[in-house]
Amino acid sequence: MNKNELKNMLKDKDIQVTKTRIQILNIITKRNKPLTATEINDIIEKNGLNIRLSTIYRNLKFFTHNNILRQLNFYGDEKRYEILEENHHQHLICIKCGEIKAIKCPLANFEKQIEKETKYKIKNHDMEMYGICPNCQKNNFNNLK
Amino acid sequence: MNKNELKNMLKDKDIQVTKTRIQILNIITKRNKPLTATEINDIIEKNGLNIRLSTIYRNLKFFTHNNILRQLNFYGDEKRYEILEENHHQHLICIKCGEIKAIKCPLANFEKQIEKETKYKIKNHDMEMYGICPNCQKNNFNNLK
DNA sequence: TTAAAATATGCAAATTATTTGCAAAAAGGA
DNA sequence: TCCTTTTTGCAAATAATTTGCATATTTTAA
Repeated sequence: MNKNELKNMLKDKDIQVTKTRIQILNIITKRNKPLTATEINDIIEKNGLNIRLSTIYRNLKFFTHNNILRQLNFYGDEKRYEILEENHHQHLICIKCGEIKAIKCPLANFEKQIEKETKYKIKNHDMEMYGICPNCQKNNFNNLK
Repeated sequence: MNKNELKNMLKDKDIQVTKTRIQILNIITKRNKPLTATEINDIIEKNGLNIRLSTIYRNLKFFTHNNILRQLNFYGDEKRYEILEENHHQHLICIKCGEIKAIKCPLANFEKQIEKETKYKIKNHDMEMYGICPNCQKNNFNNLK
């Protein structure tokens, strides 16, 4: 999505369009990896943009509540955010280098099964797999704390 | 597991046994719900035990690294910890009252499939389902922030 | 059993992640 | 454009977690 498409997307959802919001969403869409608030802040500083960290947090929360972003809670990591797309998927995280890969989600049928068994009304689900990526299997290094 | 079984479990794993560690593990095993550091601290204070919050954090991390506890990262919640048992399972969380239910894990085969497809060496996985428990479907209340 | 060595804990302070209050600035509508 | 509403900047607060160092506890080895 380019900046104009982002603007229209917000308008369609009756969400006020601001320069700040477009810049934040633009950063997130441009990366192929879900980002943390701090990472977004770093990119903003590097690009000489003028957006406060508190504003980033406010918007990440706001966008999540409005189904524009999806919040991801990975083990031992800050919250990450990605555009919430039609294409529902889950994540595979390399525990050595931190690479994050989208993988398909196998839970649609299971969700129905659990609804039947527990009488819960299921609203959402997440799944994370953790492993070692092919590259880190070869090289034996470790970037993560 | 009672206190003696906990002691032996630590000894079997060559982990130093202290009064503090046994008390912390005892609290976790006694509840049928994964606990946060803060919740453990509250129970410790209520019981007049003398363990600092920093010690709790240190041990939760230590136990997790030593495969005695499993850390759970639920959406919008502090880290929770439960005993890491043979019986591998996942969690279903009520987004109204916060009830946490263990559910079976459907991912064993899927893990193999993803290994084949991505060439990752998969080490671990988590899955969370979020919904509304039968009780909260009747009563329309909401305990969570 | 005891002394020395190793490890864990208490305590206070630091760090990190995130949120909030309030005034100023920007956006949307008549 | 002017007015109302909403957002943002800024500074400070809060919440979660970690760390350094001295003391206490546990283990080891004599």
